[in-house]
Amino acid sequence: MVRPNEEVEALLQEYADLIAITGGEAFKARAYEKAARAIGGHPADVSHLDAAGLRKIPGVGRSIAEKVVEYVRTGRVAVVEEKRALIPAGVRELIAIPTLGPKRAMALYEDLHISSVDQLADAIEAEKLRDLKGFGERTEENILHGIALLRQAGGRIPLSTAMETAEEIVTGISLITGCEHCAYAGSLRRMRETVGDIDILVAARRSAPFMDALTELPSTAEVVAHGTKKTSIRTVDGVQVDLRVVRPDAWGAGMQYFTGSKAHNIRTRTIAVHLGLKLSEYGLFETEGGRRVASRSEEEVYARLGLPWIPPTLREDRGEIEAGLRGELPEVVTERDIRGDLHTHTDLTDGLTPLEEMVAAAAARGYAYYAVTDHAPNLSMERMTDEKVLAQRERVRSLDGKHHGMRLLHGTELNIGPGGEVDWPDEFLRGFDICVAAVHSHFTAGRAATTRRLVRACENPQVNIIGHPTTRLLGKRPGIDADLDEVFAACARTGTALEINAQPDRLDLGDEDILRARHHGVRFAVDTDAHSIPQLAYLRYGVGTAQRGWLTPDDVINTWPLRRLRRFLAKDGRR
DNA sequence: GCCGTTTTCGGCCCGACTGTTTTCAGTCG
Repeated sequence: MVRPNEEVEALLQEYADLIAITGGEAFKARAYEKAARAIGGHPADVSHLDAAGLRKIPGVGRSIAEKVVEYVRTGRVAVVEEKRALIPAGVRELIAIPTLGPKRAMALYEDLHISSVDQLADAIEAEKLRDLKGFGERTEENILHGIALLRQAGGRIPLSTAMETAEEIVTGISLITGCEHCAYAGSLRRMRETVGDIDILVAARRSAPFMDALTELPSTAEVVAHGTKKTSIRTVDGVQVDLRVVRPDAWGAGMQYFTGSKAHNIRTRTIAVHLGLKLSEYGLFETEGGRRVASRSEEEVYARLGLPWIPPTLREDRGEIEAGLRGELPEVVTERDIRGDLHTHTDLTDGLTPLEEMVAAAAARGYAYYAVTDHAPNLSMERMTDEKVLAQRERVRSLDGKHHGMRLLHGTELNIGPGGEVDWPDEFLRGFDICVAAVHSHFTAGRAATTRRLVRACENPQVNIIGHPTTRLLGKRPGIDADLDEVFAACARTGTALEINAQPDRLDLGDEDILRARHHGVRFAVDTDAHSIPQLAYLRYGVGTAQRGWLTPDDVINTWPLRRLRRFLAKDGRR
């Protein structure tokens, strides 16, 4: 269903988890984790590599290469199956709960036979954890809070996972004879940060071949419903996919209807009613007599309602109808407008890929400029030093302009300390072309302190971008508590951009905060924070999020020509 | 299990924070 590399990454990560849970060699578990990440971030398809080719991937040795080959050939790995037989799948789910790791998950299973999140919640309720060594009252509270966070995601899946699944299905279905159009719709087309299920729409005269094709996909685990108008399946990954087939002349109405949102559609249908019309997934009809007046394209449907075509990312009933009626819809930023990525890593810190390869891949995307921003020393696990970063600068300078004239900016991702201070003194920072600053620790310092901390970072004349400003992890960790309006005002006042981090588990800032920040006059940077070549493509999710925040190219500093960008980066004129 | 030698073993990202302990284990980034 997903890329083979990601399938293998998930498998190796699962094996690593199982080793950790069963109390295996810690370094062995870590080796599998490292290899999992390396394979997930490897640009070439691992299902086309032999053992020798696999071993060229850093972190993959003889043993892991053999297991990958075994998986590609047979779809399974014997030793992983053996481990799975020892530990119920539910025990592994327990370690998805923040603050609960492999050791205590195993203790819960061994001592209380707990093997699901629900059982754990019940056991806490029944005060069964009290007598367990290593568990106390605070631990119970933390676990319950973690479970609540997990459930908040409500079974929704990350945007990127849904996108990969959907695109694969659309590609497959488009090949079927008689398919005039095929596309995904729903919250996925609107680029919501998480997606409940995947809606696929087909335009064709006969529906049966498409319905059958969906139920027969290799990744289909269960057929939920199978009819002539609609078929629903659940994939092996647990994602529900709904397929609808409409007649080709109803394509536009179908897409409009199935893209939603519900709130947006209520508005469009109300407008139709006032015009003496009725809007459904089959078209726009006259109430009297039922003559069809529009249905072939979305543009046609919107036009007949007196509206311009509205980008799907705006269809949330957040004012887009009114703006459309007034002819004041924003020209939202698109992926094509982005001239460069301003927050990326290399293998000098926690990235997977050497500088030269990241730069070449960025140039291949057609960027005019590209910033390399590895971690700074205070994130001690990354072991950055003055010497290392200065040596990197030399390499960056020597590559500058060498790929299709793409310009390179040498930067860093600074750590905003508890008091708002950053890693290096002003003088040293002035040597960088660009500085991203982000919170990586002390997430719960309290609202007032956190606000001060972020404002102080904005006021630093060398800080250009606040990276992943709320530090949230979707379904895992809430954003830090700060008076964001005060932070947004500080950004606008000091000429500091807010990042829209495109990592699918971050999407930070999120759409609602962007809408607020925009009113303060803040500028934004849509960045991937890429740690490998494939992650450069996460840009689309950042752009989708920016669109949901109604941003135009003028709001986004990395759509600007380099000259204008440099003026912004100079901040107080000192760089 | 991987890797790079000081080349077939011995290190491997290291420190902070939390809560449970009474000196430390587990978790996280």
